[in-house]
Amino acid sequence: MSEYMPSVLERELREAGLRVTSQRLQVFKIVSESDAHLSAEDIHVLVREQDGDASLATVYRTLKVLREAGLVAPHYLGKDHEKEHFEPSSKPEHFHFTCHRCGQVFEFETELVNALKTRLRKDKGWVLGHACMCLEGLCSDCKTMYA
Amino acid sequence: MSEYMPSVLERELREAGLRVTSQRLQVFKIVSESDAHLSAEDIHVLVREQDGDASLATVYRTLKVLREAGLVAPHYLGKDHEKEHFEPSSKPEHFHFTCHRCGQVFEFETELVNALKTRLRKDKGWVLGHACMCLEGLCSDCKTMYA
DNA sequence: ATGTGTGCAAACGGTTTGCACACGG
DNA sequence: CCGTGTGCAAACCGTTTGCACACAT
Repeated sequence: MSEYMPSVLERELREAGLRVTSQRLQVFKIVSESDAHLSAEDIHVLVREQDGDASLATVYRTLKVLREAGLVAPHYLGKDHEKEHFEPSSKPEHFHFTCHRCGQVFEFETELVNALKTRLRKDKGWVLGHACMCLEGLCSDCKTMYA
Repeated sequence: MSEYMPSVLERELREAGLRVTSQRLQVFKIVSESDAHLSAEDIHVLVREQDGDASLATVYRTLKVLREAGLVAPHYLGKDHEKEHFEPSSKPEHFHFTCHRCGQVFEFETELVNALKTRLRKDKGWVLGHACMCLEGLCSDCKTMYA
């Protein structure tokens, strides 16, 4: 559960040159400890449940600052690209698959995206940065229930 | 330019079971004839420039209906996933690369996404549907200007 | 003490919707 | 004529921002 001691997160914030506030610590802690893909709203709800006092605006401001410091990373899931979802950026590169039916989000890794980047660099001369890839469909459980 | 006669588009709408109105024809024509990646706003502007009378709300409603009929397809570009951009769905599967610096959008095709889908189907048992992939970075022109 | 973070509420941009009217079939 | 499409304005949702106050350094 609490593999991240407050002091560890606190140090990470300090090292990133950020001021440490209870709100920032709590938002960072929630994102760091969660296995889910939390939206700003989700985080705000969790903050309140844990008796925190960060407003929704502060959650957004904190996420912006943490993102710029490279501590958390936003992702888009499935076809629904309306909201951003956050994960600690310490996670290795991975992508997301969303099941249409049960809504579950699965993570997977692949080297094919890097292969694609390499090829495009050679063929087109582009410098490739961030790659966003979201897949959707039916997970194995839902597939059988549908058939 | 006008490789799509009004009557062809009209027939496509009819075959999709849609009522034909001047607004629908014009929106469909604009998306079909454009090589760009038009947002709803872009389309609305073009409608007015061509003396059409579709309101922005109607553009949105029309895009929804055309999408459901499988006549146009929405895409997300670059990291900016806030807006949808539309293309005729008759175009073969392709993906987009956006240059950070000049903002230009480049299209490319690749079989690697299908390879990935096949692998995930085998490894995870998922049924893969639509794949969204947007790349970003520097195009070859901007790369050299930066260096 | 100074400058940065915060809460609140209002603004924002892209999109959707309720309503009364217009028009396609 | 009936049912669906339309314009308008208001609502919506996720996100940002202006302001006065609170707090970290």
